[in-house]
Amino acid sequence: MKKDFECTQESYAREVLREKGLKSTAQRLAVVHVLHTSRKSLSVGEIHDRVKDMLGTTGLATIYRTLEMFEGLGIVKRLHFPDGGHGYAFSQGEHVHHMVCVDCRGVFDFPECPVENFDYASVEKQGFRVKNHFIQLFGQCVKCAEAA
Amino acid sequence: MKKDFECTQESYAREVLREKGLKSTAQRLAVVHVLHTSRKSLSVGEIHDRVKDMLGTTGLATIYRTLEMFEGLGIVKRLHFPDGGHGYAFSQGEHVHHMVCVDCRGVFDFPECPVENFDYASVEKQGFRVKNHFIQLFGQCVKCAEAA
DNA sequence: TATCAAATGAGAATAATTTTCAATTGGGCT
DNA sequence: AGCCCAATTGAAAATTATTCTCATTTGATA
Ligand SMILES: [Mn+2]
Ligand SMILES: [Mn+2]
Ligand SMILES: [Zn+2]
Ligand SMILES: [Zn+2]
Repeated sequence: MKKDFECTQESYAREVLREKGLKSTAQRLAVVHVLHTSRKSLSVGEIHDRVKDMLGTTGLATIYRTLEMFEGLGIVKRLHFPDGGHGYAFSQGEHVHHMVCVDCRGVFDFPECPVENFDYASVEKQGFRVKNHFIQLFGQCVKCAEAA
Repeated sequence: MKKDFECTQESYAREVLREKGLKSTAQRLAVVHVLHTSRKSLSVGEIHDRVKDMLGTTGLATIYRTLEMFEGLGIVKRLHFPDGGHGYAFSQGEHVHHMVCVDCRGVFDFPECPVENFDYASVEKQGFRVKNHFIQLFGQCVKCAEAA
């Protein structure tokens, strides 16, 4: 495949894929490219459209398959919106949470984990063992706040 | 409607509904009953089935309408699972987060908010204004841990 | 008890996601 | 560079999830 685009994010994805014995297909790398060059989270449909712009024909099922796989690999994060919709954002593996603008769906990293050293003792004593967590902050970005 | 069931949760729901000028229909109260008597979160389909058991015929659209409304009123909380599915759990308005068992989808309240007095300064200085948040803890409940 | 806006049910209509399977292709091996 | 083949893809059908429409019903108020 021709690489009009290539950067640390694509190389990172290639690396993760190779380690797992998975193929670095044009479609997969295009999804990475589309996501990491977007400052807003994208819906499956939006990702599909942009990948088609890059590669010509592309099956929607491939986008779904790729996103599910990437989420498992920690390459993308699925976000949940109040209206019930979902968005996807690039996420380079490290433990990071996101803030999303409820107006433009813009995504902003939130590196400090609020529950990093939170004491689950009170609740684990009831027997529940916490394994991981999902945190998403909602708010307004600068641009949308000004536009309002 | 006949009230074979009635408890603080139902009264609470009636109260909230009345305050908003909304009707306390048999369907709405049945949804409350079904949710608060379940220790696991329920999918829309499961809620529909159980409400039908209670009331006989009930439209699926009504369940969707009720859940959306209840979520807005803070009576129920929508949970998101790794497999992409959603579950609903009773939630009595106060600010509470949940722990869910990834095996049985059991729900457990987590009253202490981990970000209660978290300092968003570092990120708000970039302009983003945090308005609210969503937190969900994943893990295993006692029963499922033993069964494993 | 009459009234009427709010709410419901049934089913059609959309949207979202998954499955199937034949055709294509990335990457390892000459 | 060409071969091989399991992994991957595309297209369309099949499911599943959610919303919409509108005629009918019903809760709350007087
Ligand atoms: Mn965290
Ligand atoms: Mn979700
Ligand atoms: Zn914004
Ligand atoms: Zn469990």
